[in-house]
Amino acid sequence: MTAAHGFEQHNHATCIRDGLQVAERICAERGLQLTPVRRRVLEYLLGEHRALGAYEILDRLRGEGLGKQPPVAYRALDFLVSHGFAHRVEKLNAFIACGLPGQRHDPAFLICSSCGTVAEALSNSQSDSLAQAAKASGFAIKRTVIEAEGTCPSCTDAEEAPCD
Amino acid sequence: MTAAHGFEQHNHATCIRDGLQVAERICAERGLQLTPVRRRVLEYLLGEHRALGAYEILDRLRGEGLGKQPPVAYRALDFLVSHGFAHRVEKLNAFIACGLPGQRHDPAFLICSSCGTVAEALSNSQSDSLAQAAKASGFAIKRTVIEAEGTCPSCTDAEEAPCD
DNA sequence: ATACACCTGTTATTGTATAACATCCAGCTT
DNA sequence: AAGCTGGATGTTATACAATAACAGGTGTAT
Repeated sequence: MTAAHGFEQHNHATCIRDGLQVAERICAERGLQLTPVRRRVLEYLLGEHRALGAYEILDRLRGEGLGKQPPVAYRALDFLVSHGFAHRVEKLNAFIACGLPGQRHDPAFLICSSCGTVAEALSNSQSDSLAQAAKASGFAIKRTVIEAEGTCPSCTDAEEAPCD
Repeated sequence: MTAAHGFEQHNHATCIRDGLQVAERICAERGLQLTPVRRRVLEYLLGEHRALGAYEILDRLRGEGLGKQPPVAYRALDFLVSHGFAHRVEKLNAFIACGLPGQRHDPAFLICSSCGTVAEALSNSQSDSLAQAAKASGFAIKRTVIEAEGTCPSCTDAEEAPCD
């Protein structure tokens, strides 16, 4: 994976197709059920390089007759997150497809507050100051939340453009 | 500041007294008003090395007749956070007193999921992998969220105790 | 006296999340 | 075949988090 997939130009159709394919393979391997609701929610997430709120997802499910009540969306999201197909972005109380599905890893996110794009990067938890502090105080880390809010390259360029 | 204040044994009374004193001095210097509500909320936060939710704070304010409605608590918290006397812990949707009041810094938190204690450490945003990824992709960071969930030294000891 | 900035009070609403219980179905057991 | 079981889904109700919008109050400066 590149440093922070999401900002570069890319053929977006492959994001969805490949992501779905990988998820199907992994579910088959592990005996997990990628049911219609779960599959559809994963497609929503793969379709955007931004985080979707649970209620935005619920609205889409409603539109397709796949569910009406909040627990439907939250259950699908729980499944996707707990099996490594999606992440929760704490800063946004929202969810995004994982860029490294099925592999246990600590994600880091770069969140553009201008256009809403969220890019996933890999955190190197062991070398970071957080891990240093934990080690120094005898704290055993289970999970890390590493997120940055700021401005992505495109929006920076747009701001700096001489004529607007 | 130590690596992660909050886990060690300490005379807790001084946390509150010193924190309040520093806040008063800073407010005086900067012409900020540490009103009764704001002061009291800061005392609540200083009184615990864990994060308090806005509604838990509101309940306490209600108990003292200092406010009845959510905006009262949120305004006080906004004041404390925006002037560097408290932080928001994104993972918990809750608030904690700042360990380095009045100084602009990027906090990092170690959250014990067993006892709820939250320790503040300093993140070294520049050297961390997040900053590396941002630099590599041309992303300009405005604010970072660095939090770890895990088990604090005391709870680790308790789990490992041979007789329970 | 009045204008302004700032703090507080209140109503109403929106957004996020989960507890608890009912139902359904596929696959296995007896 | 009947029954059990685990996992998935359906539904109601509620709790927790946050803010918009407007009203009122208090101090200071001009």
